[in-house]
Amino acid sequence: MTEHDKDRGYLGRLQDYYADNRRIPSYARLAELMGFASKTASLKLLARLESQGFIERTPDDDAWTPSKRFFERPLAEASVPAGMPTLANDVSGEPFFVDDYLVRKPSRTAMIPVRGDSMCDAGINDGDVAVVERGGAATKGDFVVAIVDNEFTLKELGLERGKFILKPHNKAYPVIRPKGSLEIFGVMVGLVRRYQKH
Amino acid sequence: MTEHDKDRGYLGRLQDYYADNRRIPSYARLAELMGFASKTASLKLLARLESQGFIERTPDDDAWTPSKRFFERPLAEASVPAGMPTLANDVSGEPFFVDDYLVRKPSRTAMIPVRGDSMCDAGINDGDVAVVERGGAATKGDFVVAIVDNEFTLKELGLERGKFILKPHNKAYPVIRPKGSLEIFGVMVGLVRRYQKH
DNA sequence: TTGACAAGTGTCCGTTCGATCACTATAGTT
DNA sequence: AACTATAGTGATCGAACGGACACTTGTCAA
Repeated sequence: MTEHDKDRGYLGRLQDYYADNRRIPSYARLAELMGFASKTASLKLLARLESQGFIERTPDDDAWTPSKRFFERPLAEASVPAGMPTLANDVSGEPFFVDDYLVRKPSRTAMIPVRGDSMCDAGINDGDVAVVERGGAATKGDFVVAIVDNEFTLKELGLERGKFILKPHNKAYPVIRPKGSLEIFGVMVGLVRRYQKH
Repeated sequence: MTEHDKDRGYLGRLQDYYADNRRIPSYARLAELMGFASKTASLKLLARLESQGFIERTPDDDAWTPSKRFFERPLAEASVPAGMPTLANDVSGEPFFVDDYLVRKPSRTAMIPVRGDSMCDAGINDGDVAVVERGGAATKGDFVVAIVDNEFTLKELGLERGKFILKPHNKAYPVIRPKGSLEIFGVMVGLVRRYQKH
């Protein structure tokens, strides 16, 4: 509750260590880092940091892992010129790994370039890259990558009289009503676009 | 050297585990994950993955940590070969790193959430995340994040009678003609969108 | 058929880890 | 001054860990 000032210093050193090793150290090494003579001091420090929301346990309860607050930066964010509007102060300082943001099941995720403008009304342009997760259940309303005539097609999955259809998001294109079964490669879970070519 | 196919499967499961736990598991837990009956199998598997460049040791040599290749995603080839559109996750040509694809200068790159629909005709929707590079020179035609009335605004940078203007990509919005100087935060170099919420 | 190599098993050992306990030192309250 | 809460010490213990070794199994090329 007191949030001792000392803990701020400890947290700083822990953040530095994490930046290098991407890992919360063991109690012994943490004591070494902080200058503690006893591992118990490390134990209690981490318990304090947890109650303050800086770290948390792994889902498997095997180890410590940083939580959102761990990546907060002190308000002086990157020498902001006066009159600066509220930057994305909600996310400020947190390292933003795009990959992590988009990919939840790495082993089932594929990147598929988008060609054509059949989905441009949904904000999906030619040249974009779709993040597609395979194996999941696709439901009505999802954007899916289907296999039609041996080609990938990105469309919205719709339902019409109990049958699946593929709806483009561009009035110039027709709705696709597969005759037989519809083979769905995966569900679109994200999108990546690059503006200035390298 | 052989790069057994099995290792691909193992790697996939390890990647999934890492996505959840942000941690390479211990040998025992890894064996449990993979179905090994012996820790030594885990040991050798990680050694193989290291030699293939997927993981490496921590600077302190305390633990395993993923290296760059660990985050490469399969990229489907633009032209899908006839027959079955292969998983493409095998030897799908070039590896695809999401972060590398979007971020060229990490220290000068910020991720800014997009609000509103003033750019929806350019395929930029509410809730998207803009990848913005600061410090670069902005030229006519670029999408820029400008500061107007102490707020971030994402617009196309235009020129009109020698003065900069900000053009929305939505007919419902007016062109912005700054009276004084125009403060530009950065140039939009990419876009990230997520479809299914966590 | 044989031989070589690599994946995987089973077992062992010294070390480190996390957790717990009793104790000390320091600062703030009343 | 006495009380109290808390950062930090020091020692102990069982469990888990990493690392090593000999062994078995399967695959592929000579």
